[in-house]
Amino acid sequence: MSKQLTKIQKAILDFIIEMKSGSGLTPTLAEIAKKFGYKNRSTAQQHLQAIEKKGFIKRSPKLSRGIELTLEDKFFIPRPILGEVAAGNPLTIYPDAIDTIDLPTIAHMPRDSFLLKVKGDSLKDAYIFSGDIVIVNPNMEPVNGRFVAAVLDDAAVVKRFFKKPDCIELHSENPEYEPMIIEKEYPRFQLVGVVVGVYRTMDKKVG
Amino acid sequence: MSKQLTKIQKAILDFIIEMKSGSGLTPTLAEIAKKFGYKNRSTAQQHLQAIEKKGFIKRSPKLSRGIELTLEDKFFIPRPILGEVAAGNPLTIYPDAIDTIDLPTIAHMPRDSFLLKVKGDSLKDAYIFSGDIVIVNPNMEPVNGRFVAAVLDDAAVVKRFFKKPDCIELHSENPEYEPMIIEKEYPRFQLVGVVVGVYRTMDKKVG
DNA sequence: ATAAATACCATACATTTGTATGGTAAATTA
DNA sequence: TAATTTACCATACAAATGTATGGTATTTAT
Repeated sequence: MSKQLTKIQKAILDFIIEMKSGSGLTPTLAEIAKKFGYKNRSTAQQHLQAIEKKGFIKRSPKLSRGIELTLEDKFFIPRPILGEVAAGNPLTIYPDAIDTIDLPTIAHMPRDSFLLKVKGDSLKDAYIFSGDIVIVNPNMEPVNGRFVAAVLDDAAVVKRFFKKPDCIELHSENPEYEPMIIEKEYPRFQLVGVVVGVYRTMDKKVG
Repeated sequence: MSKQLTKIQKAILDFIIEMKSGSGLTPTLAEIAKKFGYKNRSTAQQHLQAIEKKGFIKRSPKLSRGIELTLEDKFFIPRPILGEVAAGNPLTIYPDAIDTIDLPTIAHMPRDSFLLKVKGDSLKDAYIFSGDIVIVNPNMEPVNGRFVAAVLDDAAVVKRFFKKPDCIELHSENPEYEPMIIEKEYPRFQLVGVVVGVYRTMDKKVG
C-alpha cells in the first residue's frame, strides 16, 4: 500500500533517523532545508508531506519536531563498532568502525558510549559469547569486580577490574588465563570504560 | 559541585526523562508548564535555569526542545517487565509490570515492544540465562527458526518457532524438552511476538 | 499526449518557542 | 536579622516553526 520512496525522500528520511538516533531530536523543517541546501522550508515541508503520504512517518500537526517514525520498529539503526575485544588474545581497536551492527531502535546510544564486539570464548564463563556486543561507558568510575574495557598496547580487552593499593589487576573469568597486573603509570595501559551491558541481536538463528 | 535538586525540580527532570524515553522528544517550556499547571512558560523556564545551574541538564540556546540530559549515562530509565518466561516451566505473564529493570539510556524502547525476564536455565543452550531480559516485538512476522514469545494458557514461553503446514511447533533449545505442537486454532495459544534481542545489565557482579 | 508526481522556489501568516525583565510571597540559609 | 533561594505570576519581543498557497520545470506514469 505504501509506495516506495524516491532517492531524495529516502535521503531525508535517513537524515531524520540519523538525527533521532543521534541527539534524540527529530529535525525541524528549517534544519532539513539547511541540511539539503534548500532556500525554503517549504521544500522540506513538501517532501515530508510526500513521505508521510507514503506511510513512513507521521507528523503531529503544529508540534515542533513532531515527526514520528511510523515504521520505527522495522528500522534498524546501524551503529559503528569500534573494535573487537577478547580476554585471551587481545584484538586491535581500530580508529574507525570496523563493522556496524544493526541495533533495533531500542538502541539509542548515549553519544559517549560505544560498542565493542566480542570475539572468542574467553568470556564465556561470564555468559558473554562471541558475537555479543558489549556496551562500554567511558564516563563511569570502575568499581572493583565490575567488567571494564581497557587498552593495552593498542589492543583491547574486557576483564574484571580490581584496584589494589599499588596496582590494578585485570582478572579473566576463565581460570586458564592469568590475571594481568598493571603497575601504576604503565604507559601503554588505558582504561577505556565500564561495561554497562551486553546486547545480542536475535535476528539470526543461534546455536 | 552540582547541588541537589528540589522536589519540584526533580519532578520536572523526571518529566523530561519520561518524555524523552517515550516519544524521544524533550518537552518545550509550554509543555512543562501545562503538565505542572503553570500559567506561564516563565515558571518552567526558571526551573530549567535552576536545573541547568545545578548541572543536570544543558540547554541549547534558542533551539526548540533543546534540552540535553548532561548526566544521561548516569540516568537509568526504569522499564516495566511484563512477565517472566521459561522454556521448561512456563510462568505467568502478569497484566501489569511485575518488576522494573533499569535499562540505560541505550534502551529507548519502541513503544510497542516489551520486556520479559527469563527465569531458569532452560534457554541456556541459546545463550540466554536466568535474569536476562528478552526484548519482544509483537509487530514482527515470525520466521522459522527464530525465537518467539508465546502465551499458552496464561503462561509465557520463549521458544524457537517453526511453522508447519497444519500446525506450529515450538522447539526448546534444550533437547530434554519435547517440542510443543500447536494445532491450528488452538484457542488458548497466542503468539505475542518475536524476540529481537537480549539485554543483560552488568551492574552486578556476574558469576 | 495528457495527467500526475517530483523537486524546487517565493511569500505570507498565525502559533509556538525561547528569552528577558520585573514583581510577589514564602521558605531557607547565613 | 538580612540575604538568598525557591516558586510562582505577568508581560513583551524576536526568532523559530508549522502551515497554506501559488508558481515553474522536469520526470514519470497512463
